[in-house]
Amino acid sequence: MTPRLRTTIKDVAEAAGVSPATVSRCLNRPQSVREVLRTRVLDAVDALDYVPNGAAQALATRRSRVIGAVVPSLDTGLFGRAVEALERRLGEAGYTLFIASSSYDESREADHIRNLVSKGVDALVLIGAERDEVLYRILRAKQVPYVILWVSTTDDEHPCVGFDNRMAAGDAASYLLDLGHRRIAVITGRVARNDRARARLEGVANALGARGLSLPAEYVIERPFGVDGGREAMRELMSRRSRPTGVVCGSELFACGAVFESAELGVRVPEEVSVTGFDDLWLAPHLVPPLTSVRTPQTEMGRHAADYLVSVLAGETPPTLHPLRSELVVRKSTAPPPAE
Amino acid sequence: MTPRLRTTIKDVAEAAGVSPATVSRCLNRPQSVREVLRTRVLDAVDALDYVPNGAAQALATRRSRVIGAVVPSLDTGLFGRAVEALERRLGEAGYTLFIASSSYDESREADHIRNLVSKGVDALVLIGAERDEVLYRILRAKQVPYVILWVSTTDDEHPCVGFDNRMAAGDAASYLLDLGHRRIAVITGRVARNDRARARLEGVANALGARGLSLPAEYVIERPFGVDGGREAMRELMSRRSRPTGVVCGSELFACGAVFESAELGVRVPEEVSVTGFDDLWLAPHLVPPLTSVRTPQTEMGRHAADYLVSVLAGETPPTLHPLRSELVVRKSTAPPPAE
DNA sequence: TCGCGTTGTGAAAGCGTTTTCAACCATACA
DNA sequence: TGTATGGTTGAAAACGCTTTCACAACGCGA
Repeated sequence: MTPRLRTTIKDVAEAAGVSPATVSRCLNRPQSVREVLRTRVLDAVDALDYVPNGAAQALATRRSRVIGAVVPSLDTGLFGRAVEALERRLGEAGYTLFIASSSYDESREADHIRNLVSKGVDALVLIGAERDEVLYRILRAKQVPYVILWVSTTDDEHPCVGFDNRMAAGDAASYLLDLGHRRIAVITGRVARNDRARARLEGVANALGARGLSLPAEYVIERPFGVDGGREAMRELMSRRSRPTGVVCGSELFACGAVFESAELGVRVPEEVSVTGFDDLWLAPHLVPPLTSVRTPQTEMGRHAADYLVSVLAGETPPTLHPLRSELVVRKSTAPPPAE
Repeated sequence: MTPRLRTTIKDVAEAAGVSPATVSRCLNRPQSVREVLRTRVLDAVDALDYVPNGAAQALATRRSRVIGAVVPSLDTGLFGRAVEALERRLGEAGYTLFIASSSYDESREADHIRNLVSKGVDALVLIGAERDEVLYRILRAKQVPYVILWVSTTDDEHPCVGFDNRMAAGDAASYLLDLGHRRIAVITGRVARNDRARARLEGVANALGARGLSLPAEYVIERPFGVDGGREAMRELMSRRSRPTGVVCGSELFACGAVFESAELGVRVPEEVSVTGFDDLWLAPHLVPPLTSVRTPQTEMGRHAADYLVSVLAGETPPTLHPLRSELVVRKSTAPPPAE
């Protein structure tokens, strides 16, 4: 009574006394099979614990109903919310999401993309638009639809579901400027091969430029993403002859690090220095002081990306993609600069 | 010059003037093909941007070189570190890891497991051993090796790469007892269908029992995992007629919430109440006060799980699995209880 | 010169599905 | 009675790869 090692559609067909074609039809378009046969087949399926072989299905139909996502990291929770929203929505449409993480490593990302394509994913979700052109060539050649999260480009080279990083970071800087800050520094992630980080940096520079101010090189600190990067950067900034009074962080973790380090240095936030974060993760409102941060539309990105891909895969004309809105959430880590 | 719609092994073979079999050999066991042919083939592969069709490979070889993992959540970063270690190690061995997230939802987890099996993963990584028996039946029937993380069972029903949750939580409780605490409370995650949460709770109760103390029901607060749960629970505990002086949290996020809420309530940690966390994520050392927490062997679990599965899949006798060690990291959120 | 391994290569048979296509059987209608 | 119609079903051909098997070509020693 133990099921055979590999139960195939043929075994089911035999057990039910029909052809494999009929079994296949029962599973895929049940109403096209007479009731009497259908129940016989479905009973056999149950009795044999038959599960169709996905590889064979994928080979025959040339679609896998699997969508892949490659994210830069999983251990900070930064992309988790978007990915879960994505997965949920895709699940409702009958797709499975497979996630891979690149640890912010370009070549690992490339490997993952190739790999997912070769495993036959129907579509791909990527973070940020900047990567080796050959990858896009492959996607185009294989006709794998994809959508890019966390950025919004104006040129229509790639379908993007994201927000305007430049404007988002600019908002934070402008807010500090409005409060009266003039010496504003930036803690940024690695800018090379990271369009998001670069756009955020530009956004701050532009906002300053618009008020006739500039962003001096010694006020720009580049670090790998993480709390420690933020701490180091803050320590460095606070050791400058002329301290900045406001620090715009290109990542929530930087901001956390900056706030923690300030506490350790005895520098009061926001009385002596204002700090803004980016992404508005779960920690922001609980931090002491609660963090002023740019809230990015993570859940929305996930959902929109899913809707877009599902409709592309259904052969419909997909919804047009508008940049989503980020929003500055003002809490207590920002205040007017100290009197000179 | 644009590549054909779908480049197959046949196209490559034609371009290189060899048979498909030779192309296959070049890609899989290069040394079995003469140098001159090999380079011709590999050049053709490059020129055509050929990527093998994974479904066809899987069908032909009956292995996919894909391993699936289903984790309860991705948005807290709790499982990220282990998963990344797992992925890295599997990658070195030529396997791809596909991750799915169940959002702590049992039926979503079951769907994912079925789905991954039907997609043909070679093996599976799961968190916690407690789930519908039918899922284990499927895995057994399909002969899909699996390994379970985050727990260690003594009976050898399932291969586990984890630590002793009971002992780990017991360590935290014992430490508080050693400091002189007598009124110890627990903030625990949902215990139903979660063997880890249950074991931790038991661990605390046992540690208390060993000293002739008991864990009264009003000192056990169950909440869904998250900062907010921790905050609510702490508020509730601090409103008891008889406040606990020590709080053992079954999750880092609970501990964070507890610490944040204490600050808001004006209850000093650790002077008035000691708090311990669980897992020791990135935030713990930075919290104010820095959090005493049970460090769980996340990276190790990922690596060991990978090694185990790789060797099972290679047909070797796998390494025997010992429970890994957790470790109480003492920081500043714990101190002797206030004098009565 | 003749076997006899040894290598390297191609032909072809799967792998487990889906999906055309043709055949079949009622039924309805003339 | 014969023909058109429509709904069900099975045979068989893909899908794109791997791998067995046979065969040629090539030394090599006898």
